[in-house]
Amino acid sequence: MKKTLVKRDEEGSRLVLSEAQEDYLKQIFILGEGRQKVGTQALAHRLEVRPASVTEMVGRLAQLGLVVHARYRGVSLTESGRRVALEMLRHHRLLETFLVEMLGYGWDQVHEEAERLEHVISERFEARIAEAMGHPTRDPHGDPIPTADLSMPPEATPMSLAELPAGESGTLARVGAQDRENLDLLGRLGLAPGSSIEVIAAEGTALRVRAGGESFLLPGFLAERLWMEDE
Amino acid sequence: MKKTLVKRDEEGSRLVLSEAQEDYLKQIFILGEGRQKVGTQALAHRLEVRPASVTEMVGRLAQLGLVVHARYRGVSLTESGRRVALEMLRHHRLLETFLVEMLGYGWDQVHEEAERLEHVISERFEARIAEAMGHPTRDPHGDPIPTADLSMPPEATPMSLAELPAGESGTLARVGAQDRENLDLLGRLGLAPGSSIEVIAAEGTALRVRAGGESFLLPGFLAERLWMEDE
DNA sequence: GTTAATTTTTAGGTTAGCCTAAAAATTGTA
DNA sequence: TACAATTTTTAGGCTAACCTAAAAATTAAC
Repeated sequence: MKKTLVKRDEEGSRLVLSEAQEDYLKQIFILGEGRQKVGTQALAHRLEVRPASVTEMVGRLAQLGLVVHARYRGVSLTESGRRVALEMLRHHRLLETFLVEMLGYGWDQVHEEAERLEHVISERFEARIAEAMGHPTRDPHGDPIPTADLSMPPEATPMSLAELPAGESGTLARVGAQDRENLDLLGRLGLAPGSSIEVIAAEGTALRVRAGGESFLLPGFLAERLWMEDE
Repeated sequence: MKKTLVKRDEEGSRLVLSEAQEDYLKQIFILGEGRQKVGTQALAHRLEVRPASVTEMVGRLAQLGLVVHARYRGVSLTESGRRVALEMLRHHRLLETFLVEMLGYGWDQVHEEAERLEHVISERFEARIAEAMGHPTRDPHGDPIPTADLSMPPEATPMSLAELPAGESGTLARVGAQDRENLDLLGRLGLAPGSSIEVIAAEGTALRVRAGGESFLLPGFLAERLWMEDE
């Protein structure tokens, strides 16, 4: 009844990480955009644990050679750590795509499911769904899917809806929010990747926009997480 | 970053079980064939833990009202416990079927994958794959899949290959073994659910049989786990 | 450049799930 | 029915991953 999925790193040595450890590495990657140092507090916030727990776990990951930790200065990933993070990100995004394309989920219903599945699928599962979907390069939120050899497809630096000048419009390319609350709001407003949105004007901290023939107010922090491309 | 899948029992009260607990309940179900008492040792063997660990966990499950434990006398499932076990069995067998039918796995490559996935898929996932496959009633090993309302389809009491008299033949209906070693052996011999097998004679503890035009020797303990039906 | 605010770490504690070794209960046997 | 063998439980430990509260380091503000 042992069930832990054993992964191998590039040198072929056995790497057995807990799901918690995989989550830490993934969040360090996301917060540090792959390369930068990440603070204990930011990480604690993302992982919904206390800073003290982060310090402890980061120490363990450092011993495993997955992160570099300069006390009081932040953590960053080593090459092996980066690979684990990218593997998780690839699993997550492939799974989201799979849930939408093959199992008929809504694009805003896939995050939590992928979050649990990403830690337990095998290389075979990963390869089969990737193949079945024709090796997709974007997930349903518009995020790029790392390739099988774990490189991240390069992207044009994107512009958020919040930065778009009043009067201009664009197409929603990526939704950088996965929490229930914001996804539900987008759903109610009829916004999804591919939607065309026009900025009318800033109203205080919020933004008045038009989409799908209707105009409405969008909270500023959400507008900052909607990445646009030209039409 | 809390990720535990929350399930609800029939009264609607929150039921949050660990994967370990789900495994215990599933094995108690399998060993006790749904109703009988199961000994500490047998359970420990199946779960690959020590008897002392079983005693401890069984105590916890009893407190949760999922099993009844008479000290020194064995454990059995309560109705809630039975439902959890059937839910896991349904997940497991649906997943195995899904992996074979939709992702092109071999029937002998699905067990370990299903073993990990069964604990983390949502009700939605379960419903979607069941629907996509037309609500199958048997998994790739020939085992019955519990229905969505968690009842186990009744079955004719089966006869094992070991019980089949010499000279007679039948069709392999169910393979009651999921370990790598035995599955690989069956694979090498070209045996799979649906194969026609003729018993030639007992040779000591083993059994000489003919299938696919070839004759070979099958270990007795394996023959006891191959369930046959008439041709 | 001190001092105050913030961030990070340390110290000490908890729980689940496992373990080994020893004690207790049950079962099998003469 | 007594004694031996087996099974089960108890007692005491360990580790991973969390926690709170207090101490230490860094950063920001005057």
